[in-house]
Amino acid sequence: MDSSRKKSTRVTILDVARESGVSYSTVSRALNGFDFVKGATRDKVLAAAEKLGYVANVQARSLAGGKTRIIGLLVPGLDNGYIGEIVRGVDEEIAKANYDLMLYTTRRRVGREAMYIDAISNGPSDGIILIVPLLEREYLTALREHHFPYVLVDQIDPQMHSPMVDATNWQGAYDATKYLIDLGHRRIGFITGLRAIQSALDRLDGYKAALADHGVRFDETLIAEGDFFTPGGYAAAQKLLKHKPRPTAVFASNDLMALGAMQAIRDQGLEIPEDISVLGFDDIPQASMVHPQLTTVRQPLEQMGRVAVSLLIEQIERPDNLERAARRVTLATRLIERESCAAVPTSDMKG
Amino acid sequence: MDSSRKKSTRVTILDVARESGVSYSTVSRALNGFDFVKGATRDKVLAAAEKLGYVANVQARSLAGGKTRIIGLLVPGLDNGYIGEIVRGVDEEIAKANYDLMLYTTRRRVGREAMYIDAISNGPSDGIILIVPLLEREYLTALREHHFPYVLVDQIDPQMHSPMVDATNWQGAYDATKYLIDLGHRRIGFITGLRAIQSALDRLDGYKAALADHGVRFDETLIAEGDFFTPGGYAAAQKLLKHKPRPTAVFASNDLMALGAMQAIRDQGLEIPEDISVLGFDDIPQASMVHPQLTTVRQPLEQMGRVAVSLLIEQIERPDNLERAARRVTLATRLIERESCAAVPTSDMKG
DNA sequence: GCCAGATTTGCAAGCGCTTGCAAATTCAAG
DNA sequence: CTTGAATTTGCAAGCGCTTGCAAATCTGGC
Repeated sequence: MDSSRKKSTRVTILDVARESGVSYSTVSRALNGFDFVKGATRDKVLAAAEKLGYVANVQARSLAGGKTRIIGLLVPGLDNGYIGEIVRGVDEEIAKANYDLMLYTTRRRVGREAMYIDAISNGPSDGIILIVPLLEREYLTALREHHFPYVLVDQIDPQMHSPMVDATNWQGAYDATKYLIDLGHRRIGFITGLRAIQSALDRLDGYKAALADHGVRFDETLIAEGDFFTPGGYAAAQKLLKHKPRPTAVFASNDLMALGAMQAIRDQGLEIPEDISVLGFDDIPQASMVHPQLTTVRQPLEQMGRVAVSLLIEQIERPDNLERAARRVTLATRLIERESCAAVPTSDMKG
Repeated sequence: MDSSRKKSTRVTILDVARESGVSYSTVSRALNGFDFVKGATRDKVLAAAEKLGYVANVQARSLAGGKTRIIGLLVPGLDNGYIGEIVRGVDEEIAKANYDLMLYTTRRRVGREAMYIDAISNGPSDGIILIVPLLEREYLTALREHHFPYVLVDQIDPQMHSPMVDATNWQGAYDATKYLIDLGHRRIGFITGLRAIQSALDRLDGYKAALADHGVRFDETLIAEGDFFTPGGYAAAQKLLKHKPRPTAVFASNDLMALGAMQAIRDQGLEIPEDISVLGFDDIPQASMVHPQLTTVRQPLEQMGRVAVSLLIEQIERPDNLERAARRVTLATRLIERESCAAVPTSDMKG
């Protein structure tokens, strides 16, 4: 048995019990903050635990029906500033609440996702945060059936009202579009996100609404399909640049695509923002590191992560009022003016 | 007992045993691939498990002395392209080996790191990968004492020969410097990393060696202290730009600082690479997304993550030949030529 | 100083699994 | 057909913890 070597150095609840002179169940209760433990006893136990350097064995605890204080996080991958920022918020809040984090990426085991969710809910996690744009319904159903706490980030749950946190996608796109209109732009190219994703739809709608509200005719040919990734943004921008007359601004549904668009524009020998303005969505860290710095709609990604954690912990620690917790939090976006947008070039004014 | 609700829907090894008509210990053995289970029995068990959708309970398994197939990863944080790339490799390799990942960030519980390591080795992980630049010796000692498998990434372990993976820092810096020299540069500013980190020292040494080997006098005043972060790179570059005569190239010890340097250079109204060349180290994703695209020394970050995982799994799965596994893998760096370096400006040729 | 009731504590069971050991089964050779 | 060795299987213990229940201790009112 190889765990013997571990055991030799491991401090168990029994050691603490011996050291503090009470029974191990009392130690357990004292450590878990039960209120019907005498103050003096609790102090004794805490002191002994501290002295021995006792750390509860998570496996045993959870086996016995306790909590692991581990939260699962399911993401498509980390290679994406957008996800990264959310994860950062998640991580910080988790640390604050003294939980640990299990990271799962969907890149893995593609096609067997159902069993994936099974694995997670059978794993050590007390609950799970899902930042998975294209989520199958069955996932949620499984989670529901297991009464396994979960929170959705930035994704709509068609039927069931799952706890979730997102941002004002419609409003953000509206504001951005209005900003461009105010700068004098009339031919504003729009690069969509993946149509299967609700937020992509919302952003497109916000764009359209702003156009309509300010007397700018909507032109279907100024819409280019994107996929939320940089190469897709590049391709979409190329298409838009062929439009005659050329658009004076391009609004991409996220920063990654905006970055691709910038490249495409530069490759045409055009200047940003002199010849053409570019506007993004998300405000990932790269947005302020490129040149010119990208004007974009800021999603409070980190805060979204934070809120997701608190919604989840609420479910975990108070499973009784689950339904009350099943709420949706929508955070405000904000336009961040940087360098990639300018007033319409004068040569175009007459146009 | 709240786990009752979980239990109601959970498939245990007993269910599989009943279904397949053998005892639960046989099921355990069949599932864990013991070789002294009869083929027919194994098939029966596997079929039953599949049919019932059985997923082993990780907690119970590990409690009983088995492995959890969970690998811990300790990083300073995710907000850093450099770490992100390594993590990506780690994640991929872990998935391939059918392990799961626990993510720990050191941002947390600062000052109590010792107990932090305690927590990790008491946690569910079978082993841990450390990507922590400034690692206290005591960490490793604790790990050693617990016989807890670990691997170091990109960091030297002063005394003990810990299993580790890194890249050819000296050679990479040497090659890059030579490249600049070949382009005609003679006044090459160098932005250091944190001096406490071995790789920073190695890169500086590589720079010096290349200078020496090619008859360029080393000038102490062309060295500026950096810290591996963008603002530090900005500040260091500002300092270098005051040097008279101005350096014709700046070599930053990592990309993040190179990005800062680029900004500083632009803020002085200078052009890259026309007026001054910039060279980085790492090749983080951003390096190819900025304009001009950054010429840099590529570290095979993803591969480093991958190798780290395989070294770790080797320890976990074959604890017997631990010493043999305690080896160091150093991967080759490679210069990636992009747009941020050019031949010395002619105006400077005479200089 | 004693007792009923309230507050604390201890005991023991059991969470789901692995594994040493013994029992059962198989097999080949006699 | 036996028989003994080799191969498979089953039993039971136990990993470290939580928690229901019962026992022990304490409290205050008499």
